[in-house]
Amino acid sequence: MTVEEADSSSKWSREQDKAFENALASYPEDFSDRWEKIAANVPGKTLEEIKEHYELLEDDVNRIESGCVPLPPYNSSESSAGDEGAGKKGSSHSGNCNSESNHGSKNSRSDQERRKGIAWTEDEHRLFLLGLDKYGKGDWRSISRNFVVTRTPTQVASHAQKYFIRLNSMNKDRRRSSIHDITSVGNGDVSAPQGPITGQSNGTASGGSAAKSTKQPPGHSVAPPCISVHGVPTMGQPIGGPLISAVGTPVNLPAPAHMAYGVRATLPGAVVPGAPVTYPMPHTSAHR
DNA sequence: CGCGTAACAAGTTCCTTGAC
DNA sequence: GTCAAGGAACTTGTTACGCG
Repeated sequence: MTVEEADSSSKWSREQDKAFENALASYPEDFSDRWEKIAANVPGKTLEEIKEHYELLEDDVNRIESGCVPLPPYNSSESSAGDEGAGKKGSSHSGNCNSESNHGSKNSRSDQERRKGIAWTEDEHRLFLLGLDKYGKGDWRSISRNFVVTRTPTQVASHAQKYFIRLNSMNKDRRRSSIHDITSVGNGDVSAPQGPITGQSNGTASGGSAAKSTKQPPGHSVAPPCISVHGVPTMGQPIGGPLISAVGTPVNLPAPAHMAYGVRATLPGAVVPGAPVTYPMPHTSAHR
């Protein structure tokens, strides 16, 4: 099946997509009545549509695993993080990461000051989500090996910890946007190439910027986010509809033509093209 | 040995206050 | 009314510890 099909049969709104992702994470594969539960959590979608959507997602994962979808040269030492990934804060880190190198060696913190964290890029986070869908919560090792190859299981676990905490506190009053807001790989908007999108650095990617657009130069205008980076437009899909799947997204991979998952679909109501998801709160207090 | 959780530290962002 | 500086708050990544 192709995305076109799914797409034509039913459009997935961003919210539905997100709900789908969340539900997916909430109900593991062995969960009885899993699909019913998920369907119940995704307004406007039938059980069949849900399953169909999942198949698309799974298909992507398989492609990734089978190597059909070349992963970014992350782990090859400095690749992402070191390269562009180090948007700013990560900058200093000697690129390569921790990935595994110095992990085992516990240099006393005094000895080598605490390593600065290397912000997760949106791509990494998406891969993480993919892995989460595939292996489920807990199998960080597999996720690390097969998806987020640039991160060690420990790092993945840590990231997951923050991620879930974030999810659980989703309704807090005012919070800043963060990479964890991306709950679906399909949210496409990878505005910032591979830079650390951790909400902090270049707010461009995350809602943050959106909220405080004032200080931030009209970021997107600069460079068509995805396009330049992923060559998205090519994704071979009629990016006409809302981004489709939760997972199959361009995760910065030269996705095969079939991967119709539009990276960033035309967001109807989207306020900020580059901002993935924003909680329902941003502007509130920020009167200024 | 691997996973989950908590604590710690660093960096970024937002808000408030003061001066011009 | 606008701009700048300072401080507080928040987010995130790493490390350490305990448990199965």
